[in-house]
Amino acid sequence: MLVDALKALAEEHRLFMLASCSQHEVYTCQFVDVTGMSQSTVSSHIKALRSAGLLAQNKQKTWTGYYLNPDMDSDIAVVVRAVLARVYKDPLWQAFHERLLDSAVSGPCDD
Amino acid sequence: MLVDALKALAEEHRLFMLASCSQHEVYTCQFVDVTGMSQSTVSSHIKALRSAGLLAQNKQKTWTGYYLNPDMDSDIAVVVRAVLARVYKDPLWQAFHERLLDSAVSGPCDD
DNA sequence: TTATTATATCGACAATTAACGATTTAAGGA
DNA sequence: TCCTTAAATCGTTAATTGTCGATATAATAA
Repeated sequence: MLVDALKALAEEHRLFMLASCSQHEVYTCQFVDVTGMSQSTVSSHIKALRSAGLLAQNKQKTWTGYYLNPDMDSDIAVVVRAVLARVYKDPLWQAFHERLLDSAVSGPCDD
Repeated sequence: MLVDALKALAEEHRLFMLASCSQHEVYTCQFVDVTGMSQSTVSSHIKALRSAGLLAQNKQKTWTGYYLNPDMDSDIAVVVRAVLARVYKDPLWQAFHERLLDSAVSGPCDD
């Protein structure tokens, strides 16, 4: 549903998280590191993005990677792409994403 | 701000209202007629759409017409167009819009 | 088996939001 | 002037949402 996707998009942390997941797979613990939010809060944001059909998951051993859902409804995908194009230009997101890349240098979390 | 626009879009009544305003100017009282919501509720939805920069207003005598803000931030306009393209396909919105057109046959409200 | 680690879920709380009726403002018309 | 009408604002309430800490689940490692 379009409205559900929009509700999921309408929150700054989720927007940033989705934009990062649209560039490469990201693990929950990376978001915890980078955002400073609690693990449960990060998990619930991910759940919101996933129930809206925006994120897909890749379960590996004990960790889970998230990436942009490739099977997204096509009308909604057009909206999401337009939203992400705007997020990519945001210096705040760029800084966020930089930190995320740093947090991933040694692989998923600190394995 | 993108997030503010998304928050404004993330509600069904507002989506429908915005889609109608994107096709022709609409008056507050028409939305009251068609949605069955109270006048104050309609007014506050309009305010949300206007503060997010999505609607512009055209004050005439005692009534006020609303239409899609032509001066919208261009990145946000891309998002809004993608959202509206999806809304136009929704039979629920189509029915809503039909009723709105009926409510307008004799001009603004019942003048 | 026991410990560790990543993630998910639960329960609580504060903040936000959608909705309403009542009131106020502003413009016309009698 | 006084009445009507359209719209905006105010005050309240119920529902939703973002956040947290604590606990549960699930998988690996010792």
